[in-house]
Amino acid sequence: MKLGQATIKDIARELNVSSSTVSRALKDYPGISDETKRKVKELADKLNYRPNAVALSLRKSKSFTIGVIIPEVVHFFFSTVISGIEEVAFANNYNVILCQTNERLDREKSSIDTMLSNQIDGLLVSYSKETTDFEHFSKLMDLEFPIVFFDRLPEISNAVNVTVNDFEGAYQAVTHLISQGYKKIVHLAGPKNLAISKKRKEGYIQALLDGGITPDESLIVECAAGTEKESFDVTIVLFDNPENRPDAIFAHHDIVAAGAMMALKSINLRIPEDVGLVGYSNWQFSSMIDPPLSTVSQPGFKIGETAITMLLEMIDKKKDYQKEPVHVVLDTELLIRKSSVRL
Amino acid sequence: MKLGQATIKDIARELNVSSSTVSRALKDYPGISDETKRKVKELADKLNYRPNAVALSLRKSKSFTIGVIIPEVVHFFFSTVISGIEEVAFANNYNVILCQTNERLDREKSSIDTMLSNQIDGLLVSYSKETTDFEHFSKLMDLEFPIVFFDRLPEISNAVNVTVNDFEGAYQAVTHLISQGYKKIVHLAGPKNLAISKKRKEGYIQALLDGGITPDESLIVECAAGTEKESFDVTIVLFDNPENRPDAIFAHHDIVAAGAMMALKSINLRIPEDVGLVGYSNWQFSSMIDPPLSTVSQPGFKIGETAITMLLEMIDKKKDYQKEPVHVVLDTELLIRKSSVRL
DNA sequence: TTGTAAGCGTTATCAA
DNA sequence: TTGATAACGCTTACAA
Repeated sequence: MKLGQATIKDIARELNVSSSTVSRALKDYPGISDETKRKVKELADKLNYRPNAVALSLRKSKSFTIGVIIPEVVHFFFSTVISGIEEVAFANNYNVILCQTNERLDREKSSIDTMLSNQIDGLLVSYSKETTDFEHFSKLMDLEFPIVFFDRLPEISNAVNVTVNDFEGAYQAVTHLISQGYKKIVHLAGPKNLAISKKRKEGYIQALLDGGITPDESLIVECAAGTEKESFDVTIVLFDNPENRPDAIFAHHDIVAAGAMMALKSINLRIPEDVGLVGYSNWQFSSMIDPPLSTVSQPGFKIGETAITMLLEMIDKKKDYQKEPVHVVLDTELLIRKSSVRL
Repeated sequence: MKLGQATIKDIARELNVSSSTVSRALKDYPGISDETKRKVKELADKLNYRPNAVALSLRKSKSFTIGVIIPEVVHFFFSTVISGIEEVAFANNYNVILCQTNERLDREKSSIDTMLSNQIDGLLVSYSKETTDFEHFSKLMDLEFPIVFFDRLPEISNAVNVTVNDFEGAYQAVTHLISQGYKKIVHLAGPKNLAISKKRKEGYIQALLDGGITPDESLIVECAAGTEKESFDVTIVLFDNPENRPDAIFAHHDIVAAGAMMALKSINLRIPEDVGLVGYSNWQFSSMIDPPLSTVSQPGFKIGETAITMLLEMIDKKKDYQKEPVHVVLDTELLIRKSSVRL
């Protein structure tokens, strides 16, 4: 920094009073003469005095800063969550330090380390795909450091979580496909170690069972990378043999669905006539592609808002969620568009 | 914070040495016996010592934190830029504080204020649509506070800027439309006060002139909000009269183009046969819609990387760009897809 | 090779 | 009503 920011001392010197007097005057402490208050405030204004948050942070052991750990910013869903976080943070005078892990565990760990040394007051986490051991989080939680997990559920018993109802979202999506007469429904699943993937898969299976269809393991294919290309290739293989082809796909997110859509088009299968398709997450493009993609929408903004609101309560000690652990589950919404409607 | 983090003092006390010795040992200063170093480091490890960045920041007047001001996180382009920023910041051990303005000037100002009181070392800015007066920035620059502007060019003479070549991007897009035989080309323009909007409009006009077409003001319509709905409505009006209809659209970004596409479809105009369409920014959905949208791709990640790299150089005093102001202009790339090819 | 002390900007405590 | 002092955690002259 340069800026030669004016400090309390500068004001004190100029006014021939002590820094404590200035400090008090600035915050309208009782026991300071109106005259002094006026002079101090005037000069502060004139010098464009701005309290040094770093000094305050050191003094008070509180930084008004929270850290956010996120896999990738360039994900429509996550950017929505960040947006929700940012709004509430701003409204409560908190700063947000952002770190993206690019789905890497080492980066997750080192980001947490720098954030901690920057004395963040709490942490909002959606952990990386590589994370299977949660000790770096649970260690902190044992020391009562406030953490709220969102979207991705950690395997930590007393964790505070905000997620969407992935089971229900998947269940509704697949039930909808069944109601449209699709019978052989593929699930392009997410990485095994993510709880969200498991939940969606369970929802898929339960919907099949409830719809009188026997689940078939060979119709569940993991698309771990989550790229268009990956699901394109997977889809081509699945639909290669014209005999006994699947007639629908439930993809674990919209990018995966988009890859599948391209693959289907490339082998001249019509959507939704020949194959029904439902994605997940309601990416921005989903309503714009052709045919518009049915999808399960997640309330990203609200997830962000909810997570940080709970975190701030923990920081302010209003609630001790870790003692009575809470798992907030927000509802998804099935958006039925053309890609899955053939009746 | 809680965490009861171990401090240098704790280590010193336990080892019966002074804190300065511990401090020196930790950083391998010369003149500390190997024996002491070993003991100190061992204990530091054991206590899981983590330097307090806040104390350091206060002591050194340097926070290793940079602020990022951005209109909206939920913009594919901006999230790409953030990603680039984040990468370089992480590699250089800098933290990133993020503030989104939601295109509001008051929020821009107050965000800068809190960031400054948090002693950020520099600022990366893409200012809001409401910003027409740049004094809150130039004041800081006069005090030699490092700022790099990206994407949106401020009206400040000695500003350091990183943008893309919007004139050229627009010029190429429109020239391409002309080469495809389109003659009556609409421009759905951006907000007037943004330099990027002006540049794109100028590129559009120059391309027309160079293509032997006389620009027609009535074919330039401002879509300030940039929403699908807005451009949908505008497009309907423009193409309402079957006689002497326009035959192409150059939109100032892809969302606007997508709205126009829907409008054209809704009145049964075929793309690209009847109407050619080119957007701007290469949003993630652009290649997935039908027909795939031709667009001008901006190197968002690279913009972020470049901007922060320059900022770090300014902070480290390696370069004083403000003395020899620099405007880095990165090249766009015209992505020709189906929506604009009819030959 | 190590220790002492001052200082970064602020506030809380105690004293005047 | 105000001031002096110590402290938050760390670094760095200067002294020993």
